[in-house]
Amino acid sequence: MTEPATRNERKERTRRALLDTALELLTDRGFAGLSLREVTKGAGIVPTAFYRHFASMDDLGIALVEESARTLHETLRAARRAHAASDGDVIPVAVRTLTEHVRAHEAHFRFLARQRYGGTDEVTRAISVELRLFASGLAVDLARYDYLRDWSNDDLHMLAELVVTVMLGTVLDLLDVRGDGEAEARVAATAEKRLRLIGLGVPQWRSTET
Amino acid sequence: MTEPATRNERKERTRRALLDTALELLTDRGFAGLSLREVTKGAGIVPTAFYRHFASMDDLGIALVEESARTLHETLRAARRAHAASDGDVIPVAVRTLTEHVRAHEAHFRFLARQRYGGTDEVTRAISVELRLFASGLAVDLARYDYLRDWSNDDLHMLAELVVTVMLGTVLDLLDVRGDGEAEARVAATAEKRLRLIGLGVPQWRSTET
DNA sequence: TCCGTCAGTGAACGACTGTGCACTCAATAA
DNA sequence: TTATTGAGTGCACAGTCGTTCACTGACGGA
Repeated sequence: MTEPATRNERKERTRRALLDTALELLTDRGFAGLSLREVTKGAGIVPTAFYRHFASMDDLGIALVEESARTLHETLRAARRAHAASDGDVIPVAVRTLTEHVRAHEAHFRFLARQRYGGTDEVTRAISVELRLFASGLAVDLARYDYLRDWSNDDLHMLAELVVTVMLGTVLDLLDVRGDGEAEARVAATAEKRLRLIGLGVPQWRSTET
Repeated sequence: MTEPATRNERKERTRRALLDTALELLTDRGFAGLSLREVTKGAGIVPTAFYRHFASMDDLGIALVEESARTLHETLRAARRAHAASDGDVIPVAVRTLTEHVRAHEAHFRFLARQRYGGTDEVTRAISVELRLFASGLAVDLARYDYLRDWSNDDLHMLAELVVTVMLGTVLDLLDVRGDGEAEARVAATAEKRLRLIGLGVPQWRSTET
């Protein structure tokens, strides 16, 4: 592979190398713990060349958030499709879809879940925005359910954000048991229980203030 | 204040200064982001004297976890007392107790909630242990409720950990709205909704495997 | 009273950090 | 064919970092 290619392609390739190196380093460290110098070293360029691609490390962090958010939305779309094709219980389908996508994009999910609260100001804020956006998307899906037809928007968002938080907790559990199929099954079972418990409360809910 | 005092008292005072400086610096940064040197500077001693009190920064982190965990357990005890004295709905009492204790120990709660996932390996592990312990304590309380009498231990822990996660989310929401009483009331209302929704599912639950 | 303990000092180290600046030289546009 | 652009280079800078070592000097037990 990798003939010279065009100028823009070369630049894009380096940019990717920077992002990939960062994601790789983020396996054992938090975002605040990685330095511009080692990211560039991993990408095979000299430190000062970093600025041809990002204005700062925070800037790179924002790029990672956007990229990870894209993965998140793809996961939601996949879950929608899987649900539509199965006409069974949503919960197992959702958990299975999540598991598969976490395995396929571990770095993205790890980044989001870990830096959600503990990151740099800028990065944490960006993640919080993306997650709220994601929860809104989920809320739209939830609104289609009969039991949720007459819920207020506030309550619907409360539910969606609760589900997102539970899911992100599951993501971290999944990342902790990588390679242990039995443990992974246990994590999935727990995740389903959490969602089922919440789901059982839904029909009992008296929504206020539409 | 502060006559010389005894030798041990002086040492203890410096140790506290180190912990307090760390907690203060943790307001704007993650634990990984603070350095031994600035902690000692804030405490008014020279960097090398740090080692008279802690073997490493991670060691100091562990001390912070233990201290914060103590605050957490005090909060649970206070909630128990408040509940026993009120004979009303648990949820508003629990949320109010939590709010008060968060305000009284912001640094501890911020530390726990932020570093729960995003911290150093050692610190994150220690927090995870303490939170599991805390959830177990909560599970014992929950076991007294009629609806939960015949739940399996597994399911009880699942519920307790779900409640802990929800509460920690609320903690971070509370820390975000410091000083805005109206916003704080909104956060408390949302927290109550989350718990109420989960609580509504409980009587519907069919627990498996005792 | 004397003497050991030990919290705190201060200089020094080697390693690592982000960033400025002048540069090279191949891909591109004219 | 020539001129321009711009990704990547290499050196240098002023800081900060954790940790070492030999030290001081006041407290506290004998």
